[in-house]
Amino acid sequence: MNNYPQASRILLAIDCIIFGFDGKDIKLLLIKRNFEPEKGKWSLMGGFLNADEDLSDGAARILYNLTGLKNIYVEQLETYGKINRDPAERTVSVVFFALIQIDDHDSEAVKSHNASWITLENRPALIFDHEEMVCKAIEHLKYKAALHPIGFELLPEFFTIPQLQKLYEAIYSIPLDRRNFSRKLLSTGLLIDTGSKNSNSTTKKATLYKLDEVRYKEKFHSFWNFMPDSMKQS
Amino acid sequence: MNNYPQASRILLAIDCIIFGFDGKDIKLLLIKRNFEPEKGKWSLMGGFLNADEDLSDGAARILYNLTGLKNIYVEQLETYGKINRDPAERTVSVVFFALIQIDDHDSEAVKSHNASWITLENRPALIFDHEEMVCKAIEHLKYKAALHPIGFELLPEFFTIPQLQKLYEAIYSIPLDRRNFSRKLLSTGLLIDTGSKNSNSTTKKATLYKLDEVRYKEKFHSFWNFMPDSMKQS
DNA sequence: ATTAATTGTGTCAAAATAACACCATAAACA
DNA sequence: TGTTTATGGTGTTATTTTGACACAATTAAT
Repeated sequence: MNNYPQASRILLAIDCIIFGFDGKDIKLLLIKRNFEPEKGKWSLMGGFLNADEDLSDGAARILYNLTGLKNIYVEQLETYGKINRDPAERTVSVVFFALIQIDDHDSEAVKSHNASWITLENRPALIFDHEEMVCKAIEHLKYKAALHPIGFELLPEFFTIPQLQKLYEAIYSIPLDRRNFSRKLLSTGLLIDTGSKNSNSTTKKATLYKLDEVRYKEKFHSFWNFMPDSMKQS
Repeated sequence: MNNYPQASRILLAIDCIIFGFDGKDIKLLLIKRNFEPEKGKWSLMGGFLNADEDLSDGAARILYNLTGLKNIYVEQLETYGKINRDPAERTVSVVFFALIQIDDHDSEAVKSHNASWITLENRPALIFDHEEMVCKAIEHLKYKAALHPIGFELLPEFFTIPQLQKLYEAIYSIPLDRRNFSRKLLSTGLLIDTGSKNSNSTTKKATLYKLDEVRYKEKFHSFWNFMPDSMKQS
């Protein structure tokens, strides 16, 4: 039965990096641990992989427990395997990257896990190698959002172009030209004009768009150029 | 000592997808297993992670054992965790992606592992989920090579522009325009004209270039546009 | 009605791209 | 030795894309 007797079995963890956007800042959902080890310190939401569970199911379970959401945007990012990354016992952690619409989450579940939405600038020190994971994830967000239309995953179903622009400005911490941004986004053919207007604006009301789901799926894997080229000169 | 008593420990494997280029085709280094389980079948080169070994060190060890090479281009790709992917025992596998200069490898080591270089078209059925891993890796090669200068990792130290073009044509299975390709690659500023010419040409000898290592490192993470835009319209 | 803030759209010059044609070089061979 | 053949190297041009920029329209508050 045991074909691999000499190989060592290792604890396998899953950690989730969860991004949201509140209309102004990109935020991370972090938990203040009320359990040992490292109780009282901040960390990513995580857990151990169950023996009867696929990796992606494990990630979905952990994300569901914290946010109450299913079918959210999830990617597997990278697996961290330094020997002493967890001082208690050797643990290899598979990191997942999730984008959610910040208003959709179950705030009761978040509260019960002692979790908070925290802006990237204000994020506290994190346990283990979680800071490294977060840095990689931020880089990944910047990279991927420049080439693929993942930004929509952070916005509500109906959104305006100025909202979309504020999102990209938050991701890259740069101002963008309204006119060029609008031209570029509209030219992707991904936006459907719903005909209605934003109601909660104090001045001119902006057009509400929604994502063209069919084209989104068709074209997700083709590259784009959402950012000005100047962003890309390392 | 044991802080996580109820969590299950799992076998952790490493599998390596090794690409090479022989001047004409992209090839994979695959092994015909002369050991159990699945003896006689083809698979990726792999092994188990040692208890005292970082993930990246494990990958480097496995790659060194097979090719005799160190300091080759390696990326961690993805971790595969389906429950029954290995029928003998649950095993989670971290896949690494390596690009090597095909003439540099230690052919004795390759022979002793019963390994062969096989073109993508001629690749045999593979054990477990290795075919899925290979498909993902081919996609990753296409994706990454269009945006970052990783193609050089598959070429010898000195190379000509026609060689480089044949490499890209092999990766994407499309013909490219010589003039546009040359202009685009030269405009990156990554190529240093060595002044000498290719000797093993039957007709006009091509200029030998080498990579500008300094600029390569500086600019590796900025995006490029190595492929014509037509390639990118999904 | 005027002001202030924000949205939507047009113009234009510069740069990048794709399609295309010509000349140069070197080996093979008559 | 000069012609042929295969390949390498570079220039031109029209089209498209980009980035920088200016002006008009809408809405609420005053």
